[in-house]
Amino acid sequence: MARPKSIGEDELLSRLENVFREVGYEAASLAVLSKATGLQKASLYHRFPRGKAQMAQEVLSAALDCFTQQVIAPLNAAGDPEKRLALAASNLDQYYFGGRKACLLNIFASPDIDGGPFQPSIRAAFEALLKAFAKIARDGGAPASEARQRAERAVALLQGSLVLSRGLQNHAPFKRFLKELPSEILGK
Amino acid sequence: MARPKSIGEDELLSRLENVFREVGYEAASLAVLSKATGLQKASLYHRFPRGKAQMAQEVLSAALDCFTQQVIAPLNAAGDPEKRLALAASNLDQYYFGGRKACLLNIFASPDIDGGPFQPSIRAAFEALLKAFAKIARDGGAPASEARQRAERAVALLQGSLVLSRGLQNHAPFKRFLKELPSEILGK
DNA sequence: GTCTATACTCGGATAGAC
DNA sequence: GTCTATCCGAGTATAGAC
Repeated sequence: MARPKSIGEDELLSRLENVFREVGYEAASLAVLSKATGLQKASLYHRFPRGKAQMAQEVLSAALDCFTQQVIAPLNAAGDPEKRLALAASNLDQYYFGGRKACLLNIFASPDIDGGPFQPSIRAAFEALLKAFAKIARDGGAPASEARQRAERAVALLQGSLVLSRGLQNHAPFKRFLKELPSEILGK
Repeated sequence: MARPKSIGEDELLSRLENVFREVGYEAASLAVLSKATGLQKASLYHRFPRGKAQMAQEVLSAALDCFTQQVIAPLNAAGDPEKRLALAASNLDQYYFGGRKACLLNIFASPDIDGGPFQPSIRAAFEALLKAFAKIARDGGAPASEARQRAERAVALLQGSLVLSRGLQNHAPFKRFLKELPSEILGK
């Protein structure tokens, strides 16, 4: 709540992102977004002339950039698969605040938002993550078809553990997912 | 779209449920709900005096009853675990329309809806499902602690495969989840 | 029990001053 | 670039006829 007099671009997008992840797209009214950022509605429109839809798009875009850098990149890097996975897991933990913050890919998946302008980004993001998990599984010695299946399981477990943690109001499922991720990807 | 002159209680709740599952709570405006049911807003208020919140509560309650009967009950029944799981999986397939319909437990999980009046029901539903999966895992020979972990994984995979299927606009992940559910629960 | 019509609030968006 | 003030439409909810 305490806000500095003038917030930067990154902080602005970060606060908007928090609102969207907490309450969803529809419930994120301009009043709420205004309060969260400390900017009046008109100021938000100065920065985002196309309104809430643009805010969501820029938030999603920035979040995917961050996610790519923090999670996808380590998975695709060179080096010991175990260590790359450990780094990705640690960054996943940060990104989802230990399971307390929802995933925008779930939040924005509703096909109903303006006819679903987010769907392409969401789909691309899922596919990038699937590809990265599959690559590291292959690097760990799995055959190609098996690698893809493990990747799909890992992504489903990530999303599902977030949903379950939220539903139970208990972050243990997400934490367990993080712990089991390496064996999930690199083999039973 | 084509609607009979007068629809029954079950059909009414079913149509409301479809809307909530497709667009979420906030985006389900009375106009949309009115169109989906063929009833005018005032008629909906006659049936649900407390408005949209009550509609959502009754929809959730009915859906959980249905889910309990179709999925939880088979899991908790007597008889061959393999067959009980097969029946539950088949009913899951129906309930989620082969992965095309989202889960209300995910849709309604936003803590922001009126201060989260759905949270207790959601939590209870998750715990009932976890318990049922754990029971059938034990019936299949798993030790208690292992059974609980398999149950948690299964629930996460269910929710996650739905999210992923929705995001990819491809129902393969959900279908694969259904196929792998028995080995997931009964052992590797 | 369903309708038409309407009241009222809130959310999205703009104008224009500073 | 941020503000106050305002407009307009959408959304929730109600009144009252049939």
